[in-house]
Amino acid sequence: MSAAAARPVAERPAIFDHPPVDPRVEALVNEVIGRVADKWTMIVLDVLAEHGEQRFTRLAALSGGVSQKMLTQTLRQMERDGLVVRTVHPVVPPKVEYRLTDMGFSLAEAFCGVWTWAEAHLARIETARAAFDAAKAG
Amino acid sequence: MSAAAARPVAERPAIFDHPPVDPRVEALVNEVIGRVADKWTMIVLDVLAEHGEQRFTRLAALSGGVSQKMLTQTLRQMERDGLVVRTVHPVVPPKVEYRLTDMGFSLAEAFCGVWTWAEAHLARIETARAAFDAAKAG
DNA sequence: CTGAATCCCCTAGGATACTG
DNA sequence: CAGTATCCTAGGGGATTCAG
Repeated sequence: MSAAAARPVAERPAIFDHPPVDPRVEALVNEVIGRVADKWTMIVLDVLAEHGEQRFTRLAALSGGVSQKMLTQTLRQMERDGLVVRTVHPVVPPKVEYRLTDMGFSLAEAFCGVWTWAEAHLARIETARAAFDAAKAG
Repeated sequence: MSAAAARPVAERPAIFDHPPVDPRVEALVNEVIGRVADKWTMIVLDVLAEHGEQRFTRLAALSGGVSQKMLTQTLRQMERDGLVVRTVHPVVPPKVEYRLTDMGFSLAEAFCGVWTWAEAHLARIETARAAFDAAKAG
């Protein structure tokens, strides 16, 4: 896994402390992962990748149970990170549309594997959980 | 993106409410994504995929700044979901080792694309943020 | 319609201390 | 060494209201 470069801790005594990596890079990777790997970002990414440019309300409907607060928040972050473009049409009532940038699309592609994995392994996860819980109880 | 099957909202009026999908599947996919896409799960997955079976303390050191509480929690969830195997060696002092299952490995592979993406786009994200913040301020 | 702002609850998650 | 248990706080995130 190529991300090793970001946390190349390599060989060190098993001390329980923070790693020796450039704290700069470390922090940034963590931040990016923490941001980008969040549930709503993934879903918005997926929706926009599949359905193309969408306006706010429609995006909310397509995203299954997101609150408007979280959707706004997520979209702002994604806009700031250069993942989506926000287009305001100066009409009344207001019309605002969101679409993925090239970078956004590339991230959506990167996440594609995770989506397919989740679909493919839902059943096995449920089984594993049941087994684990049973073993724990019995 | 194949996850469409899980949230096939298709064509519906732009009403802001919960989608028409099987709430069962919907909830499960969201749960799995929410669990599996979390930061520490991704990191532990990455570390175990790269360094192979590791014991608790070493795993903590390799994971860069995780608290032992979060690490324990993450490992328990992953064990329950069948992503890792926990092996207790009956010696003193205690020795417990964790390794990925086949399913764990497959998930690690699925996340590989996201890691490489994050690495490759760190600089562009920083630039985008700076630009966004500048525009907002100016 | 889009979204900012406010209120508020609740849990994620850190620090610390204690066991086997 | 590998946890579990406890305490505690910042912030995630829902509901509601207001504005352009």
